[in-house]
Amino acid sequence: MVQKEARPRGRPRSFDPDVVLDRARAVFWNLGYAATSLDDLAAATGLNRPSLYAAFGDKHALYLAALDRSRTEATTALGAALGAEAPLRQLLGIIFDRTVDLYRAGDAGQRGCFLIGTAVTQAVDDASSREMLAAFIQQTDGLFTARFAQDATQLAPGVTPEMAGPMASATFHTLAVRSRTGAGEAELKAIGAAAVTLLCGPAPTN
Amino acid sequence: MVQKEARPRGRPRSFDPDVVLDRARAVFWNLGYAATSLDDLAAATGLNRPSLYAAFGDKHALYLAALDRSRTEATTALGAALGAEAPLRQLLGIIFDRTVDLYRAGDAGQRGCFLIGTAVTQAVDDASSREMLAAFIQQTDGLFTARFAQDATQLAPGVTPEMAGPMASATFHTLAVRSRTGAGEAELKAIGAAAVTLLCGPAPTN
DNA sequence: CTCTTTTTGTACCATATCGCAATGAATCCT
DNA sequence: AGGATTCATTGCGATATGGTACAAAAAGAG
Repeated sequence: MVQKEARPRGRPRSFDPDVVLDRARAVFWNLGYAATSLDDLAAATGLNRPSLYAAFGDKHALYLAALDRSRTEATTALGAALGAEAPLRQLLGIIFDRTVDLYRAGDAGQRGCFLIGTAVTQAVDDASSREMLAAFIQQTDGLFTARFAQDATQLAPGVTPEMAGPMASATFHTLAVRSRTGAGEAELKAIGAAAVTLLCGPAPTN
Repeated sequence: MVQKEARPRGRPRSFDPDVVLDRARAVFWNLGYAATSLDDLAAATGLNRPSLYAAFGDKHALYLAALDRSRTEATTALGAALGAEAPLRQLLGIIFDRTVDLYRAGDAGQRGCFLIGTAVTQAVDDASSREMLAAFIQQTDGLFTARFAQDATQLAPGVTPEMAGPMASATFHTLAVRSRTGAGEAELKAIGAAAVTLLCGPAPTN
């Protein structure tokens, strides 16, 4: 546990910024950045606008913090999953299946990946969101590509790690997009399985 | 040419609804639905709010009309491209290359596919947008799958048309997403080429 | 106990937004 | 020409929005 540093001078916070950021992200996740109002955020987090403002800065900064959290969580989880010792085919199957489960969660409907689902719209007009999204994609490409380079022989014939990495990311992208349309679990998992076949070739029939 | 039907009774319109819809779509395309105001639309189309209102209904109806136009244009173009007599590998290569060129266009920055770039965010909270997006994806899946079924032998070993169709759509999705991050032409076209290799297997080296 | 520091809550402001009513202009029908 | 019909323009109003000023509250420091 982290030992709490000598308590700061004034009145203590009545909320946990981590929890608040999580709840704020949930609202952005459903509605997108532009359609989310400060009132929505205040209602969802239980604290009022000035407190939100003091803790995170303005709405845009709060959104960026939420994006950054998702980016970190996702790339960390992917890195960990890719670190496991297992055949590529099996590894990817597990990763895509879990991704589908994650993307299908959400109280107000399936909402996919937070970055793909909201920052893509934001990206053209908002440089910070664009850069966050670009970094996220570049990182997932890189993680996949590096892992594929370790086991390049397990890729389908003629497929290089540099081809396969971005196409594995592409599978995330299509799953994220399709989730938000309400696509069913079976359909999405079939797409994940199809991606595995394209990347690793047909399953051996021993 | 379409012979203009007996001109309607009152004062004629001073604008072409098709042109207006195009310009309105361009604004939505950059900013997304929620961030676009009626004033933005009025400024971009050159007509004022009541005229917009009379011609298309409210902002939401205008957005849906723009979505539907993009859906129709895209599926029509894809159907035509897939109708050409050519090896699958070549056909897909051309299609993805052209897609990259289209997605990279835009005055205010690269903006990808209108549906993927804006309706995905909208989809969770807005049923009409969600259905439009779902229809679009289902149509592209269907067009690809049907075409692949005609030349299933040209697919990579172990890859069925039912696997390949959605993964070809997935290539659109990732290209659309990446375009909005500002990704370069070479990078995007390489991803298109990688998709072709995954779908059709390695190019024969005669 | 008093002073300082930080957070919280209420109230507020300037502006933007959507949508529409009402008036003026252009065209067709008789 | 006169009336009917449709479109265009100005302007308005009710509300929502992002952001903030200010005073009350909660803690520590001396």
